Amino acid sequence: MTDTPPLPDFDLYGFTPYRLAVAAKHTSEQLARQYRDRFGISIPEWRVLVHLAHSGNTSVRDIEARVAMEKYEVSRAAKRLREAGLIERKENPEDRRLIILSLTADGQKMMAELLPMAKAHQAELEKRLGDAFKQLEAGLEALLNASK
Amino acid sequence: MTDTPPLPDFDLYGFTPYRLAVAAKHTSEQLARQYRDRFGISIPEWRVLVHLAHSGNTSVRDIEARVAMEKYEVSRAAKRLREAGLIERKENPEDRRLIILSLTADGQKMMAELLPMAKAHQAELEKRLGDAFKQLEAGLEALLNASK
DNA sequence: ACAAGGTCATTGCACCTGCTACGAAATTGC
DNA sequence: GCAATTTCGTAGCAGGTGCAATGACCTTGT
Repeated sequence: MTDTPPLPDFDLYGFTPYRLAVAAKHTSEQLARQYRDRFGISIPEWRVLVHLAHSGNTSVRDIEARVAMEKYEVSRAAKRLREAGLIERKENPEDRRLIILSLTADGQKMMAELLPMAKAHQAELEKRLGDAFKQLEAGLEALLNASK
Repeated sequence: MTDTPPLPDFDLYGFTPYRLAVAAKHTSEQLARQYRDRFGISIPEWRVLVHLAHSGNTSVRDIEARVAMEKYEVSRAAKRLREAGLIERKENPEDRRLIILSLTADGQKMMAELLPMAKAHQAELEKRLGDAFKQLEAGLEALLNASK
């Protein structure tokens, strides 16, 4: 071994961004796999669908601002969803740059299955974590507010 | 509008996997951008480097098991790092399937700059969140242990 | 009225990822 | 001892992602 400068001690397992990434991956993985296998839906697509289910007609810009996605992500997710017949687009006559996205009847039907799955997943998470869930949410609340 | 089945109420902003994903993205983004711009290092590469800085010589398999990455991710990150001259590989004479990865002198030098950046980032996060940081960590601890 | 600048959505490009299959090496079971 | 199985790392492929540039449209200022 040649002589090397000593490195500062650093433990990846104690590094909050790493922990958050692992936690995020783990909590979404199981559910994401379910709706991928059953419906062929990815996470960006799922987010767009949820937003449409919740808020009705909206533009790409609107989704981008509210769902922590870049606009090109929204655009491409919307394209795939359109090709799958789950959403449709209309022009906005008042501003022809904007596009109005909305669920089709098929999309509505699918969401009627997907949303209960997500609710069950959330409930299971809360149950499994017990008191720690409240702490987690309090911490996340502070972190997410601090960004804004 | 045609008649559509009513959808269950579901708020994406209250969905824990979503909140974790946003929090993870946000906390790593700033730091990741720093070491990407300055050193051309991606997050998977960073994880491999940290593990090597901390644990010395290890195999792909070893990193995979400890750093929440798939083995092909490790393999490709290692390939890029090798091409950049930051790590090197030797054969393990006792098991020639295994590969021993270690930092080169250049890699050590780079980590001597990177690790303090990460520590500062962590410290800043803790300071900014105050008490909520402890709650966040308690929640994450429970969540990460629950998976295992 | 119209040029300059801003906003909205999409796309081309290069790169990255996820999956699966593969070859090389070790281990197991007979 | 040697086939069958398992483990380790890599690579091909299809598709996803991040960034910057583009085109269509609207707004503002003069």
